[in-house]
Amino acid sequence: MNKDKAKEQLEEYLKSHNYRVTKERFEVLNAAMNYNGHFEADELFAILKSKKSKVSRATIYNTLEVLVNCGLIFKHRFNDNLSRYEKAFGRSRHDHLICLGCGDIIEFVFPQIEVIQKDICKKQNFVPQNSTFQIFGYCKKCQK
Amino acid sequence: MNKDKAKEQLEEYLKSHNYRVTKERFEVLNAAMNYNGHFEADELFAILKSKKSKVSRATIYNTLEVLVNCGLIFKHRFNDNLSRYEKAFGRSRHDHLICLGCGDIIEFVFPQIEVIQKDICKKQNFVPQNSTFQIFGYCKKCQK
DNA sequence: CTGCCTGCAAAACTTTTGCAATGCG
DNA sequence: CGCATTGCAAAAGTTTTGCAGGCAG
Repeated sequence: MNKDKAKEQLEEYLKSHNYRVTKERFEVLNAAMNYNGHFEADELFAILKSKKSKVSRATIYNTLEVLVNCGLIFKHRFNDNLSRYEKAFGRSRHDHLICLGCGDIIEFVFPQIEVIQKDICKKQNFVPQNSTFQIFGYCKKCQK
Repeated sequence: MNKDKAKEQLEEYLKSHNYRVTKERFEVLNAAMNYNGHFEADELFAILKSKKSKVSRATIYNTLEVLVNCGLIFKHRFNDNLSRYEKAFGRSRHDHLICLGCGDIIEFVFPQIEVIQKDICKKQNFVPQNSTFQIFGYCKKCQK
């Protein structure tokens, strides 16, 4: 089952970095893996709280960073003043259309983007870690 | 002269939208046009203040939004918790490499990106307003 | 003159930090 | 047991907002 593999991956990552394996970290992982779509830190906090979890905001932020670092979730900064996250486990590269009307985030896959990236980085002698292509505009529903 | 054309463009934009033409807006425009590279809102505020300008933070934010809307500056959200701006006037499309080591922002031009964008938007029936391709990684200096 | 725009200060919001308590290794 | 991690609350930092006064049209 996917969720178990994610758990395994986190545990391995923690151990190999001499970080402690705590139940809080798995609670955050679970909430993140169960979330369908893009979520904010405070959203996870609310969800966990509603499930009577005692995980604090500080731990959420701490753990989200860990999860980003071990590749289990992506972190995005779109147009506004907060970070959005999404499950990365088992997903391949994709990018986003962001609707300025309704705020919807639409994903797309376009393999050529990675080719371009390699090309650019080679030219600039730049070692890429990750990248994002964001297109802002209006989705089908929001065009007048 | 370029600066006069930018001024003209702003004035026209303001009038056509029934916004008022104020000296504060031109002070912000000037500071933005004189800035070489990427700047933050508070940086402009400091610069203006050091020049004995009385423009307030509120007006800076207000005006930066106006300038973005009339195409005189670009607004970017990179990895961190603030907005960065840069002159757009007289510049063509370019994208950014952001160094995770030293924070440098390196620009690059890659015309094919716009072709891809058109392709994607057509497929998704999405009307693009603007877009950004950001590559995070390590620049020449910051590779070990 | 009308009401948009400004400056100031406070508020709002996300994220980070300090500290004592907890519990992993 | 030692110390990384946690919860809580406060702090930090950017951006927004409310309000009284000022100035563009």
